Amino acid sequence: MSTDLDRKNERNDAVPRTIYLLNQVNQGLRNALDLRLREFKITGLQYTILTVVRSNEGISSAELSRRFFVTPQTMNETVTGMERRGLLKRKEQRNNKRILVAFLTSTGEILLKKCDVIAREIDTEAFGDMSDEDFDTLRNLLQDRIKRQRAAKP
Amino acid sequence: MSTDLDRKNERNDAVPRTIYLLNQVNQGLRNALDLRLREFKITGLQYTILTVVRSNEGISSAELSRRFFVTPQTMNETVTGMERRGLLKRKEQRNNKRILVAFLTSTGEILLKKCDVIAREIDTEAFGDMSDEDFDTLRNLLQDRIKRQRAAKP
DNA sequence: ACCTTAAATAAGGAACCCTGATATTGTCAA
DNA sequence: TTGACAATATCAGGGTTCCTTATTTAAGGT
Repeated sequence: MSTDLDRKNERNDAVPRTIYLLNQVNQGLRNALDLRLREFKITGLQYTILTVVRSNEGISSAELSRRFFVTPQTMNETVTGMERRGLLKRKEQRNNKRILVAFLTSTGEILLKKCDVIAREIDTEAFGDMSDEDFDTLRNLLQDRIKRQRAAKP
Repeated sequence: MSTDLDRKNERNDAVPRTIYLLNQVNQGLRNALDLRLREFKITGLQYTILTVVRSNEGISSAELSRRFFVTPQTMNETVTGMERRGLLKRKEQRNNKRILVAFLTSTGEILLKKCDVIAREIDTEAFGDMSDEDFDTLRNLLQDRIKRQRAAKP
């Protein structure tokens, strides 16, 4: 007889692995994004950091490092580079001098808007043929995975 | 009145962008994979290349570079490193001496099997709570995106 | 034969990521 | 209150992945 566990096992051996499918789609998209962002001398990662800073004014480098699954040192390096380039500025947080909170500079905002156009085009090229229903389904499934990741972490 | 184009536009401005959701889930998964593969002194990328070589015996470095959206030089560098380490071997293709076809060595096969266990665990941790239906839906949606990428390329 | 294309390779550099170590600041419990 | 601990930022050094540019070799088409 076939048990629940059997089905679970079959599922987790699905070929290609789900992690592989996810990576393939992501690599294709990030590659396209990186290629087109070169025009503005910015990488996909740097653009993404800018968008996160925009929606989370005053976020710290340490908090960014957690969101991007890298060490604080790594994120600090990247953020410092963007600060030197004038895309971000940082200042001490009230009530906690060891934390440096980040904001977009006007240069950063202007560049970000240009990059948004590219990202939108990539999105359209990649998902434009999907039905509204499938599109929502995909987004919801991905959102659920992100929630699960966050819940599993601490 | 609201037109089809309006809806399309709204959709492509969905926040956070779908490309961002995809990247977040992928980064979390690749990070977990990389961490646990360190035990075997291998990166997630190298592991993935091994799996692709296993299911595509005799694939060339140039073909791999297309699958992974990197330049032939970049992939050659990585493959050469894995060859030096004894995970892969390469030899001239019959009828076309300029192409080097890749195979797993026995060392590579043994290591790959160990890594498979890790990848399976990560898959289970990441997707184990999904219903069979949602799981299949996600995989199918991702597969469709991969097909679209391949169709758009040449 | 000649031109083009495809594949591999080498060299140099940029971006991203890590570990280890240090300094500073805030928190909390003895 | 003080002393240990945790969190943040930063510096130093090194590894991997990625790029561009350029060369060599081989296959295919004109």
